[in-house]
Amino acid sequence: MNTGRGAGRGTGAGAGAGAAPTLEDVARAAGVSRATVSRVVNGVRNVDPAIQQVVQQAVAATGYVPNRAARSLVTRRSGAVALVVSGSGAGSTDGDDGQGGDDGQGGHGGRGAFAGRVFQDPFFGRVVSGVVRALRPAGVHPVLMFADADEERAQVLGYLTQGGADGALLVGTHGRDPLPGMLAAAGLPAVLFARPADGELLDHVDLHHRHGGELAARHLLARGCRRLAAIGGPAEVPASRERMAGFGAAAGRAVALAEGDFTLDGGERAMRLLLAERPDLDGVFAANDLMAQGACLVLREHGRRIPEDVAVVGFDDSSAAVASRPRLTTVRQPVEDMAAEMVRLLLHRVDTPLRPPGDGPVASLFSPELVVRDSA
Amino acid sequence: MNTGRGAGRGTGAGAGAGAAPTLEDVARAAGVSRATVSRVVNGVRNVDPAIQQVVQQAVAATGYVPNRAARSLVTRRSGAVALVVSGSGAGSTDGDDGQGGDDGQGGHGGRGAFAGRVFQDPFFGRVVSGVVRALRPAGVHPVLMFADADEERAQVLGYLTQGGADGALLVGTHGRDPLPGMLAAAGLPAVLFARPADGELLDHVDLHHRHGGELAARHLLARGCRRLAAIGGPAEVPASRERMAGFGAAAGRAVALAEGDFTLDGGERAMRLLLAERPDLDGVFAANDLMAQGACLVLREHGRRIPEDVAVVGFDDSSAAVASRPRLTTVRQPVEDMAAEMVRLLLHRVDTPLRPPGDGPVASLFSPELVVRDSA
DNA sequence: TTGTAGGCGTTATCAT
DNA sequence: ATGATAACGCCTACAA
Repeated sequence: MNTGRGAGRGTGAGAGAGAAPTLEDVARAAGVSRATVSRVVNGVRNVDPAIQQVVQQAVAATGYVPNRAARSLVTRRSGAVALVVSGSGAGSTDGDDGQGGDDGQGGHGGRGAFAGRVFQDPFFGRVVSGVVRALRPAGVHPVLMFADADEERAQVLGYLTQGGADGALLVGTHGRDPLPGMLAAAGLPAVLFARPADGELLDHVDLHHRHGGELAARHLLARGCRRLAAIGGPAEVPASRERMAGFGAAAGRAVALAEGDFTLDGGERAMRLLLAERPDLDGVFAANDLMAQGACLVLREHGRRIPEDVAVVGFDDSSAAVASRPRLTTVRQPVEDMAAEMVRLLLHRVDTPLRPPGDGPVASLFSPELVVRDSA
Repeated sequence: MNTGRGAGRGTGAGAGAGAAPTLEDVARAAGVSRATVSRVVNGVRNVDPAIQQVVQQAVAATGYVPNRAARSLVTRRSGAVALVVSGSGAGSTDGDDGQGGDDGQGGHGGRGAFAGRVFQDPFFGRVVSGVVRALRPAGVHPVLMFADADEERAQVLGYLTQGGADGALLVGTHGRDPLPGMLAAAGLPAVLFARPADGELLDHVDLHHRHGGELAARHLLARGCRRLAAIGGPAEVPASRERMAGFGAAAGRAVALAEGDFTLDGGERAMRLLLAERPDLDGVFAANDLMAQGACLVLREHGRRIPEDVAVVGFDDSSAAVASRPRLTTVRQPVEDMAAEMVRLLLHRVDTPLRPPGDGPVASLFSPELVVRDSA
């Protein structure tokens, strides 16, 4: 009966020496066939409880753990998904913060600065956290990838094609990011944290940004502000444009505008401009918290009290909102929930490929919420 | 000759329909054997240049990409490493920040708060960035894992044992984290970002923390500070203790001490205590930037000018150092370089298992550097 | 309910 | 230099 191979290491004890036990070893130890062991290990029904016991003991005794590669080879599932942080240099959906291109930041070379920036973004931290948590119950793990250059995008595609991951979670894509389209074209499962570009059929989650802007405007109006200003993000980021549009519409009056770049420094610069243009302003809305924080610094520098003289509202409810003094009133984006939803959509799509004519992609829209703290 | 399977999809074009082409398909298209195709794909020598051409064309024509699982099965390499963020709840090597347990932070449930905190830690962002960059040229990808509970630690072990990753990069471990020991005991390749607990034989990288503390003290002394205070991290974090020890030794005088928890709020609390105890202090050292930032907020609140009345020095040179006003003078930790070194060590260890009696683990020690900005 | 047997796509060891 | 031919460890019809 012995195949001859592997002289039967009767070790047991589970610890780390020598070759790892295989299904075959367990089967021999339990006196059953590989198929039965496999069934037990994978929790398939139709297994005699008694045999089940025996097998489980054998598994424990041999210290058996299934080989992931072998399993993947036949199931065609890797049990991993790519968590892709995308966006070429500037302008992610929301994320591109990074505290300015200061001295001493991000290593000596400046290469890979993108990765450094995005990972210091409080917004992105929330995404990762939400993704990891949602993935855990499914036993799936995230593989981190950056994609801010053509070569890297190709790498992501290749990785998925090779079966390194079953699908991709895309975050930080700006309007013109080619990656979503590439994935869609290749028929690879992917979910976006943002609205896809027109014509791209992709599952995605998104926030009702416009409504968020409205919330900010109404709050400022309600507390008596009448001379409003707003600091937007990069023009090519749709999310930012919508926030500003909502703000402008709900303000119902002239709003002084300045464009920032989602960084603290950018917020400072924009605030200086606005202050020069309209020294009597009494309410400011920034398209993200980091810029709002920058605005606060400049306002204080100019002797304005917050919120007494000027009220400030941020966006995201990132860690910057509570690190800033005063703590920021801000429009909260339920990032963790959105991330969890991305995971749900992706895992579903992995099992149920999208077949273009007939069924379309699914979208999940979330609502922002005003969080009132001290700045407004 | 045809095995019968897969009626020969002569598609070409590379795009995404149907079953993925295999070595077999390429071999048939090129009129050679699988073995030859494999050799070409893997860049092995001993291949006739002419044949090489033909095969490469066939690869391009069929859109072939190697199947990762199949390859892993035989090579016993996954091409992935686990990037494990470890530490049970409080106190990572350096990282545990998180801006205080404020309202609205980290989702609704509070579960998974650890992941949320650590990922908003500017220190950790630099680690990830460095790791990803160093991994890229090797074609290896990082799988993100958190391990702040027994179950999760077991999961990490299991993942490696199953061959999901070839080794582990451990960051954020505090002195009593059991994970490093578990990995060492199981003979799994692992590298720590920190000094291992006594008796644990593990490759690691670390900073000369004590020297960092000395740099801070000398700088304060040099600029004329004489009434010094210091804010340490959690007592169980060795790195923090060493920083404080170095500071104390180089100060050569009494230093008022307070313990923080590496968070902004913790820094604020500690600073209040110190101010009450020693209102005339003129120099403060904090064991990380976030606490230094908190200290600055409180000092200003109490009317102290920085650095004129009180000089402040932080540690890490994280993004908090430049987000703070004034910008922090701080002790820089070359995190990206250290991360790259971790990768180097791990990749080496994967190819060259540690055999206890005879050769020992390798350690790589880095030097801190003072970065002078505006706070001191 | 359990066992048998074939195949997933690669790499690697042999001859040739 | 190239081509057969075993493994690698697992899942899954299919048969019993």
